[in-house]
Amino acid sequence: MPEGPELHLASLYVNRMCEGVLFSGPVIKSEVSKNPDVPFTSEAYCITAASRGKEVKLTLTPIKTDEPKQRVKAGQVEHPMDIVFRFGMSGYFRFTSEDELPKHAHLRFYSKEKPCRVLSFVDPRRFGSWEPNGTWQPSRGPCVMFEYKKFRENVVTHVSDRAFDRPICEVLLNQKYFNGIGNYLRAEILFRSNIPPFVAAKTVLEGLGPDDSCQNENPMKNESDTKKTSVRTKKKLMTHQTDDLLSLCHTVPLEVVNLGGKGYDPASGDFSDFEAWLQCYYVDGMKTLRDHNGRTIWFRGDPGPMAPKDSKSPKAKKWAKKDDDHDYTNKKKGARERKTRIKQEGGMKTPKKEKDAGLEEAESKRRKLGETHEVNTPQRETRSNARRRKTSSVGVTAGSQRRTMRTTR
DNA sequence: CGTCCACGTCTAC
DNA sequence: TAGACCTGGACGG
Repeated sequence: MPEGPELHLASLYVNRMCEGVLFSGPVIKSEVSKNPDVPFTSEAYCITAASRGKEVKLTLTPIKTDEPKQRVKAGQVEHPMDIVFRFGMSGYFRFTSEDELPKHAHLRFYSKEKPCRVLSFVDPRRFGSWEPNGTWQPSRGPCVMFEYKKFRENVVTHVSDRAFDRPICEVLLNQKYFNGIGNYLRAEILFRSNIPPFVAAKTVLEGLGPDDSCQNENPMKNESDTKKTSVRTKKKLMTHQTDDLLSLCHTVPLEVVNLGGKGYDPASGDFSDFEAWLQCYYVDGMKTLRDHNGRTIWFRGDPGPMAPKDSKSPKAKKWAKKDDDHDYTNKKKGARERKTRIKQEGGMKTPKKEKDAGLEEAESKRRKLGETHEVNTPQRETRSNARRRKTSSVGVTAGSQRRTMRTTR
């Protein structure tokens, strides 16, 4: 679940599921977790959640019932406690009956009812973390979704920092400035802005002001100022509130929140909606490269001047739908067909010294055919070319480009 | 079976 | 700028 939208959706989930629920007793940590114990226990308490960028904060609030003295005597806490979570690559919250505890439920809050229910922080890979009595991590910037004005000012006033000398696709993952943006969002944001991923961030951001027409306050203000304001420009402004990069860092993640599903969560019954929403990340026909941190960047067209000259594009696999997925929240369960998104394979070849033949012979062979030919592709480029050709098999048949054929609904 | 890949930080050389 | 930290799913042999 882990980019800004998923963290926020997780906070909504907790608030919805735990509304009116009384919890009781200590907070239990799994044996295997290396995260800190949570020194909190109460006869009766409630749980609420809030999110900021890529963090979620749970607030445990004791309900006044007995005399304070009695509670103290029983070793109970009488003041609220905040616990700040980071989800790593696989964290999420789940509220279940006690006998349906998910595997990897590393921190658990038990309800007071008879057959009790449990709010669990589930995290298979255990890259997630929590901090009892925690605060929003000071080194992280304002939330791109819900503190837009501050987020924008923070970036605009620091564009001359060394951090912005890096390629824009890498800077977008810097949580000091882009709290909430992750790997799929950076791809979707850059794709929509038509900015090559490996252009210096400074270059694309300098010149942007602290305000833009994205403010709800006067949406069309800037627009009217624009001298020319060709019909086309006007149309773009109105359609996309303004599509400068910083604005997209706000609107794109909010689109995911508004899809109403769970965001990036292949096991979810709503995953097809998210999949259909993606325009670049994991989309057939897009190119991929490893950035300087080894992360895969998905993009279309020109990689930009700062592209790693050595990186190979990783080969992705498909996304298969977990058939089983019993997902509460259901509501809609139509469309059950196979969702597997076919992955293309390498795009950019990466220069690599062609002089020395030899290496990866088989590899080069296949690359030969469906390869590159378009290091350019400035932008327009309708996603039509059946570039996929690729290996004999596949055939990609028809220009299915848009994997995920908008099933039902 | 083994290899590669994944929504992210962290800290250590 | 590398690893380290983890589990599990897809794919290849």
